[in-house]
Amino acid sequence: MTNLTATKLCKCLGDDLRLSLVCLMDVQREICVCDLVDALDAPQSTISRHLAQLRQCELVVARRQGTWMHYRLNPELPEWALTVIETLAEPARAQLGLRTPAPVCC
Amino acid sequence: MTNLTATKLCKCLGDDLRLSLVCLMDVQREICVCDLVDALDAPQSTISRHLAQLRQCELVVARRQGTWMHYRLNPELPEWALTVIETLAEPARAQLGLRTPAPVCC
DNA sequence: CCAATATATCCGTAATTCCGAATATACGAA
DNA sequence: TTCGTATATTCGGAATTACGGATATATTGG
Repeated sequence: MTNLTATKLCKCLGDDLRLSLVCLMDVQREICVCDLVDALDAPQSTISRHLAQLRQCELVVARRQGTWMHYRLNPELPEWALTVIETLAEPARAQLGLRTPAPVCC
Repeated sequence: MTNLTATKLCKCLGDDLRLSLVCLMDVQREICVCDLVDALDAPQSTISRHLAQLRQCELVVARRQGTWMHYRLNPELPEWALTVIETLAEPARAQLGLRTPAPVCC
């Protein structure tokens, strides 16, 4: 269980970049930062900052493997949060023009 | 069909007051502004401003009846948007401490 | 220890969002 | 008309959030 609230979840998802990050983690079970930077072209510091925010809201968790960090949706996400994410995934992909990225690194 | 995007929906719902408004419209099929002002104690101008934002995103529609305005969820909302709202309704009510209001006016 | 790579954090600035009192508008009744 | 009620909009300032270059940290390999 997390202490995620409905408002916090929506705030997290209410930004193109963060929504993209979450969508990418929803398809790829686990994805590392370099692939995220590669997929969404935005400066690395920007991506990292948004990831930190998602971590802080407990929407995602990170696992270190050597120098790489692998991110994925928090497996302890409450049902409703997961439902929201899955429901938004498709329209979001269309809206954001997300290509499902072939893993580059790792 | 609306031109609502996933990001826009989440931005709308990512605010305590707006989320409350949407939740109230989700239970009560239709609700007028005075009841909303009564239920969520916030200045009338604040409520009206947030309602305008919800209208502009096409999340809700308004119907005038005399001096009163009745708001309800936009019946043309895409499936996914409605699913998100219904999914969030319960956790949101808990989080926000929403009492289901007895209609006061009208 | 040093260099290289991957990622995170800092920090000053720009942009966005939010607030609520004041004011405007819309409507019904007299 | 004019008044009263309901709601909307305006507007200036406060607060929050976003940005990204520069820098710090962590880890591996040599």
